[in-house]
Amino acid sequence: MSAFRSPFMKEFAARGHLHQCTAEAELDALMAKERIAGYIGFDCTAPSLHIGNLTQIMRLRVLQRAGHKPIVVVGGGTTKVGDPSGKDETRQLLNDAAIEANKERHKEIYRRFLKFGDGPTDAIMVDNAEWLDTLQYIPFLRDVGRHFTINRMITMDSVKLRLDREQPLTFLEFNYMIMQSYDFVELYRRYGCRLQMGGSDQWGNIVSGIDLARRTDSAELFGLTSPLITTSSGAKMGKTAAGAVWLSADMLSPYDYWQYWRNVEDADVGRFLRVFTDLPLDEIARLEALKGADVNEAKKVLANEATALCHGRAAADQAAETSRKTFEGDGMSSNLPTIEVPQAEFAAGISVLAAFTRAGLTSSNGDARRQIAGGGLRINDEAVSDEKLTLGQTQLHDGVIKLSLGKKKHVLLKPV
RNA sequence: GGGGGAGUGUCCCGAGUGGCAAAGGGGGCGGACUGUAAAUCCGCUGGCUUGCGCCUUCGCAGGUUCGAGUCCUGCCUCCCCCA
Repeated sequence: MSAFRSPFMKEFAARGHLHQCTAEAELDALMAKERIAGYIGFDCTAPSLHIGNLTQIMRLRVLQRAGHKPIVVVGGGTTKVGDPSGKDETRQLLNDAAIEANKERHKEIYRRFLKFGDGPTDAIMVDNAEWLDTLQYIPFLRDVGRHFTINRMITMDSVKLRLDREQPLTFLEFNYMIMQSYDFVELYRRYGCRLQMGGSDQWGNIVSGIDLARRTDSAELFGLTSPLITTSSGAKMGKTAAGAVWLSADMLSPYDYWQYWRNVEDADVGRFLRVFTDLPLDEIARLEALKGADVNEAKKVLANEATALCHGRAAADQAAETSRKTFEGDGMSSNLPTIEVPQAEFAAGISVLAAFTRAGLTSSNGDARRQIAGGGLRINDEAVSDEKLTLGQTQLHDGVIKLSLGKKKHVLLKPV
């Protein structure tokens, strides 16, 4: 296992990214000898990417750091088909305009994590719509479709899952595997790309592409999958009360992003440091060895580093400072998430119920009432006991009112 | 084409066969305990008002009934068996 020669494979494995690999020894030898291009595909199903996608991006970072060339494939074409892998039912299809809009937002995110350009190890970004959109049905079936047998396809996990569960799998989705296989071949032809990486649920699709390339181009391509990252309590990671942990600041503030990492379970710190930061492995080993309350130090490092990668060092420092003041200090930080209320409306008086709901801390007035009954709401750090309370001038401190749900969620209400 | 079964609180699973805002889990949120952790214990988990009030929910649309998730009819979707 540890006998890898190439810097890439060594680090990839050491950081816990390695799950399955085709022709492991050959790939290792190839990467030790020469620079190769490797890709990961991302579909454009959401307006932002989340930390599940980030695990993949971090793998491309490892690739780039080891002196190879990362290719980000944005799935402008494949998103129109919809990947059935790992999903037990059909996803809602997006229209072209939504896909296009998502794609543009994603591009901005990739640029934060990878260095793009024309240099030998600079990353490049390509859209598979470039070749998929213009495919001709009959020629494609004859050139590519002939290499796929139904017998084989229905044994693939992504297909079998649906069939076993007796859930419908449309012909459209059934074709996703073929699209992705074709992508790999096309990338090999265009960029000499030899490696495809992906999550463990992509194994079947990746292997299909390798087979296709061998048949059509007599090319030897390689595949590498990574384990699905879960929290130690078994949950798919990246879900919070508010939804996914997004990488776009307009969908999840840098402060909340920082807080997500700060609050991971003890058992996850080491693993997450290896995957989501670039810290040297011996430094991570030191942090991972911390016991008891000292683990909090490791969590802060994780939060700082992960946030700096995503939102920049300045934003990370500010989030850390805001957190310090909020949780460890006495003063109130003005950098907490803030909602603004028109002065006139504020002057007329806002009920506690409305204020918390407006701030997004509670989902309805009824919810706010229940939280008050349970002692969960605080204004300027004092528990709310009266649900009829009206907020006004008297609660203002430095021009804001601090609303809190539980110990961790704080929002400032600011009249403007 | 024929026969049988299923669709429940828009997070999920899942009881329910005329009185239900609807059992029970899981998840989530809050409280206690802690270290902004885990485990444990407690509370909450349709909306609007909280005065015992009103409204909206059990695939869709009608019907029977004082009253239906629960009965009847039609439709949609899925599954199984037969052809």
